[in-house]
Amino acid sequence: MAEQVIGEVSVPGIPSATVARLPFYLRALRDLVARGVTTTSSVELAELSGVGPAQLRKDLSFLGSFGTRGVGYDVDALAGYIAGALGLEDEHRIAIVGIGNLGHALANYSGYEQRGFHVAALLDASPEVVGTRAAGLVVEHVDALEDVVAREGVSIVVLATPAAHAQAVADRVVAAGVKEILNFAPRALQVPADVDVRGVDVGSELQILAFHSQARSLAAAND
Amino acid sequence: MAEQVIGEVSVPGIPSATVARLPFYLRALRDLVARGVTTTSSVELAELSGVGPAQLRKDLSFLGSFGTRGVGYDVDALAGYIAGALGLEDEHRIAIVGIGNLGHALANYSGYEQRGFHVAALLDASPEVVGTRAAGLVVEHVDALEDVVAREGVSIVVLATPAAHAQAVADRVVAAGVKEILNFAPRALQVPADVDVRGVDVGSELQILAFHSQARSLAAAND
DNA sequence: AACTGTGAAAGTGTTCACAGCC
DNA sequence: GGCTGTGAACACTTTCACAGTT
Repeated sequence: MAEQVIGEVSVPGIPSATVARLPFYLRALRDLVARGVTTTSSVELAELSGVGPAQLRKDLSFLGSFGTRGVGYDVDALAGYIAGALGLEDEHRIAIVGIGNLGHALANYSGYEQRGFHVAALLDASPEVVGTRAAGLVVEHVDALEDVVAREGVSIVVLATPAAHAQAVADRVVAAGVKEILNFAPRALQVPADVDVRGVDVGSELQILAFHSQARSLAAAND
Repeated sequence: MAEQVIGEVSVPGIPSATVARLPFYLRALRDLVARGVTTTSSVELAELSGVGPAQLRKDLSFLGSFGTRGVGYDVDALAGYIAGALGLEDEHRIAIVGIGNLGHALANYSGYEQRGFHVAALLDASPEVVGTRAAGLVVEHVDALEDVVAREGVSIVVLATPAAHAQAVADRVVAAGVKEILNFAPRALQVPADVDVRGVDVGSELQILAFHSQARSLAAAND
């Protein structure tokens, strides 16, 4: 395990499984803050986050040492450390491409600002949608993607286009210099190795649940 | 590795990492079908699915042996085997709870039927929403949840309620006998061990991307 | 010659259990 | 006494490399 800075951003050497759980911890901590709780333990925080206490402690140990033995963690301070580790200090500017049903819902999702994100632009290819307003923004034409990315300083693009257009849009997004993509289109995107893509696919999630549902029935039948 | 049936549902002994990728393979195979391709290789299918060829072959080996050495895989047949393994043979009936922006988008998501799912009911707590129509269904009151689950034979519930209500709704969903939940509310749900929950949280995904974005900047600064 | 299927190796991730500190 | 932080054990996943088959 490489470098470790205390309190400030640490960075390399944080396992990606740990990174994927930090948002859960942060969410739980912010709930505790909202409820006025000032101190917590690995058992309580783990329960709220849906993981085991050992896992939580191990995860935090990759970021540094934030608790007090025999006592627990300061809720506010720990939330700050995790937010720092996630890079939520600086604001991240987002563009959403594809303002259909889902894009609309994503645009109106509240809680971006609170989490350090700012929706800076909405883009669509359809003349019927371009020019309409959503979430306080005027939808621009996707042809202007490169300009919009530069003008707004977009660092993350959310793709909510139809599957058929997703790859073509992704290519342009990458060409425009964006390195972080959140893809809602049901397609595996082909991108250079230095670009991060995270995919969210409702259909896939349902299919995984269907598998477990079936496994359950079969197990029951074998009695 | 335990039991293995060929072509028919196999079941236990399939690693969950493999199960989570089967939907990608199925998606890619259906694209190939649509394009009229009848035979494929592990290299091609892996590329379309966004994984490595060795991983694909290993994954398929848990389900059985479906290819021909020196030749490749029959696209149609393989799609059928995977669909069978995922339990998409029988139709899964879904209820969506929380018909706000996101619930609306989820209700209108096309492609449920094609993937073996049927949206059987929409539920909401708000009097303003109950009684309205969406996706060809009349929104019912969430108080009738238990009745609706029984009446419609719901096996999967999609939760798109505000975070504050998610746990209470989940408790009732579980009490009604549903074992599979897809949770879009930004909350870790507390459920019995025999209930499967999969969570999708846009905020968390963005935070993970933000982390990578920051890691990139820091790496660049260290030169 | 081409491409699958799979043991074995390497790599990651999780859990345990306890030493260390308050 | 209570709770964190962590090496060491264990479990799971991925990748490699090649034997087996058409």
